[in-house]
Amino acid sequence: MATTSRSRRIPEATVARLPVYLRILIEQSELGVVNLSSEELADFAGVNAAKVRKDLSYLGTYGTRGVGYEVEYLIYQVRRELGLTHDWPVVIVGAGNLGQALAGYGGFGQRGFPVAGIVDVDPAKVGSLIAGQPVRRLEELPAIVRTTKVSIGVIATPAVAAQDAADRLVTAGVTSILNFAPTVLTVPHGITVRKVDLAVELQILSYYEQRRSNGPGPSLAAVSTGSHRGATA
Amino acid sequence: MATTSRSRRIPEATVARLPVYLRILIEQSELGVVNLSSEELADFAGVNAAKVRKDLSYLGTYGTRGVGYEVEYLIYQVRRELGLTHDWPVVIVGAGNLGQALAGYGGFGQRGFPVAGIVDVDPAKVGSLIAGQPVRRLEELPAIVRTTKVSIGVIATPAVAAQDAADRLVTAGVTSILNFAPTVLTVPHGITVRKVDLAVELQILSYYEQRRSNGPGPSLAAVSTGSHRGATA
DNA sequence: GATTGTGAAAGCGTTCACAGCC
DNA sequence: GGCTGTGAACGCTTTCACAATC
Repeated sequence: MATTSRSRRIPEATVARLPVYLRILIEQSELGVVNLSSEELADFAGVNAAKVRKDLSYLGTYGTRGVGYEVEYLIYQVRRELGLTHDWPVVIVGAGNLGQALAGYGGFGQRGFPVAGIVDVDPAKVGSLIAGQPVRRLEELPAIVRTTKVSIGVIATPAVAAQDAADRLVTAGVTSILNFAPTVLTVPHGITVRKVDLAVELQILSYYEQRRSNGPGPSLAAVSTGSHRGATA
Repeated sequence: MATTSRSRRIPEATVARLPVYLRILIEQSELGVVNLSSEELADFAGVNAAKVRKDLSYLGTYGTRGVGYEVEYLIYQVRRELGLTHDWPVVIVGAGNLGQALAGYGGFGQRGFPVAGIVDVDPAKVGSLIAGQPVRRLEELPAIVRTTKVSIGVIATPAVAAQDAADRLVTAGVTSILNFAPTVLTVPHGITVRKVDLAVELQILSYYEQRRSNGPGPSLAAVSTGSHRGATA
């Protein structure tokens, strides 16, 4: 049963790739594929086979030599490792363009992250329906977090409001934050923050674009393929 | 003038941080700050001072010992390095929730990435206005790319349509892609792809959340602070 | 014969620590 | 005295290559 939970610490780079493997495994499972080799999985994921094997070896020894990995079993193991055996309700702060899009994007709930609530400071937005859910007042955040046991908050406010949103989320009891606002957040020790910054992504692309045109000289060398980084194929 | 363009290759990790430094520098500049030390910049960026100095040293030696960095000058240099001396028009494929949000999000244009066009396969969406711009037919992609000299494409389609979108973008002449669809794209050599996958981000947070609750034992050890990774403060 | 699991090697990225310069 | 620029040390990540196993 709830065995095998000994503190195997998994490298961060591996944790970032597991969700990608998981998605591929689920797709293959739906196609009726029963076994998959590290090389096949690697091809689908756009990485190399050694990396897949190393990554999976951190979870345990779930493959069979000469055969590969049993898809269903591996799905179960990756899910368990990622903590996806139950849903994680999220609360979204900010009902602007992006907040609405995130709330309306069905993929969230489908993948185990149902939207437990959307809040906004703007009284004009409060009450309006987004994906069937009313936008609620920012002040209701603590109640939402408490009653729906939310531990993940999503910040979709303008930059100036983001730190306040983070403070309120933390005070309300949230321990993980996904930040879409272009600001560096300061949070207490023990709170996990990940950021998604669209402008930053474009600026990184700009760098490589520029390099392409500027580099009339020798190597037009390829940009390495990183886990969460860019990839020039 | 157009001097200093010798192929100094900047590490990928540094490239990913430069946009953050740039944003902070611009903010400080607007507040009237003239000089900034590596330590101050590091504090704002949530990294350490040695990293800031190393990163900036790849651009050249633009600091002054005993004083720090002149904000305006450094802004100029970082902009130049990132290729932000001119605008980079982008084309968005997919006018669903996310595509609309991206097009409507003013920050794009402000930061030098004006939306040159939005296209969608769905005839029902074609013609509708998003942020003052009509959604155009997917078939117009090549014309848009050609006439507005777009080199960056943004994919905001469902997963199943993403590879086709990528193929069309590449055929149309786009050389960098920002992919929001949850799929690994296959592109020809020389095309740069970056991905933003919301579900993946949440699943990574799930991992650390789970760890928090499961680890009743010894260390509740902090998660390291990575450039584009998670950070547990 | 095929494919995993994994030590060992190689490659990157971060941090230290201090000489050099203002 | 303060702060940058950077070689050297360290640690994390990727890749190699092969013994172990089916």
